[in-house]
Amino acid sequence: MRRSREDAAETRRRILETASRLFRARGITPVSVADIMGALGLTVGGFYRHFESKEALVAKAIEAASDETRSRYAKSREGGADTKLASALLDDYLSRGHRDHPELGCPVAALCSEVAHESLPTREAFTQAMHRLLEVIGGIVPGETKDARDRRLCTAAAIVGAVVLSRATSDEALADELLHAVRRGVLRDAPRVARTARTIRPST
Amino acid sequence: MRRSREDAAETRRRILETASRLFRARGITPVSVADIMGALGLTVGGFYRHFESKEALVAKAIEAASDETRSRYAKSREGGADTKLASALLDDYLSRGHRDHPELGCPVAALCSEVAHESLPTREAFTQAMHRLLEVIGGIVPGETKDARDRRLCTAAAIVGAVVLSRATSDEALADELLHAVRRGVLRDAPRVARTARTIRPST
DNA sequence: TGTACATCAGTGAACGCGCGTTCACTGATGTAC
DNA sequence: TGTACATCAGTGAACGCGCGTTCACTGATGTAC
Repeated sequence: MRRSREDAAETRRRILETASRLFRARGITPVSVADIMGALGLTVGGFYRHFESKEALVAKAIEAASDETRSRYAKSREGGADTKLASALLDDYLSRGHRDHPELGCPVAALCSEVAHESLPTREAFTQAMHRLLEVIGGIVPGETKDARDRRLCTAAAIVGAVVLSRATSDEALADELLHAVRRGVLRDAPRVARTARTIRPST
Repeated sequence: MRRSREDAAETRRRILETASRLFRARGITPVSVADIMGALGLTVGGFYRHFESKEALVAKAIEAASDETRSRYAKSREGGADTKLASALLDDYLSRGHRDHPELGCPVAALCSEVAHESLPTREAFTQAMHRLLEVIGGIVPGETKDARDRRLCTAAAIVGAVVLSRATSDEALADELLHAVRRGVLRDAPRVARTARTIRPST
């Protein structure tokens, strides 16, 4: 039976939220439309009142996850560069909590290797999520120089790599080591750029 | 009809090689047993003379890919740490060629986010591939100290992250930027550890 | 404000399809004598 | 070395199943008068 417009909008929102979490938790291909609708207590047919296809949903779900992640780190960009701030952001991103709960975490880390095989709209949504992650990292490594940009890209690659590999390995010790090593590595380099690069580092 | 033992061993080898390439190129779930056997001009039924299940194949295919990758970088470990060597290894790993041909490249970069949802044997094979990648990186950042180990882990996370994100994004400029930024970043830090760590760096 | 009707959110069964796996079968290979 | 027979690599059809998507249907919601 028909529901009110508010109900319908709420259903669409819940489909998106659930899909976004299931995709991050279990990957895109292994999650079916029936899985998503079933998790909401709804039947599959209704899905197509809200989205054109599963593929269309995937792009929107990545967008939703990216919004969520950006909001969580939003305050990180308020105060500008700061060692304490950098530490807090990295403590969160490189935490066991983030590693063990991909469904609530960064979609870039959750979906990176799968997304390469997805449709263009999906890869575009993923790219936007990457740009936002780089903005968040701007809270650790600010600046408009080419060197600062380079370091933001390195930091992004390193923290995403650390979380992804930490999730993939069956070696728990290695998983923890990766998170800690990259946390230390970024903290070692980042503030040097933000505040003391010209004084400590010699020529490079 | 029956084939000779040599033929059978060769068929098994070819299944493994083809699977290893198809998984790296398109991911694990999207590649079917029929895809693999079809690529060899064989029919599906025969597959089960060689492997117990698709799942069993996946673990072996990752192992095979890891062997292949280690061989390619084998010479990198012969000469010990060296800036020129580091540069050559990174030139290869962080090249457009590697990014655009995952089927011939590192299985760690190709399968990292998918593997988190696979069976334990698969994750164990993946973990072994990670250990081997760290050994290869030992050619850039050698040493038994905790600091050297940390830097190897950071380097692994960064180069895997760079390749994976470079493949995932639809933004070609960003894709190239990532490879170059991480290449420069690793080269900037690595030789310092390998040869000049104690003289340049102050306390850390 | 009340009524008649169009709209459409969600149902549930069905569609064609590809999946991983099984199995009876084939005939060349390998082995025992 | 030659023969009889067991083995088993590979075939091709079939299995049950879950997939994404479609569709006739339902009845509450929204709208026009």
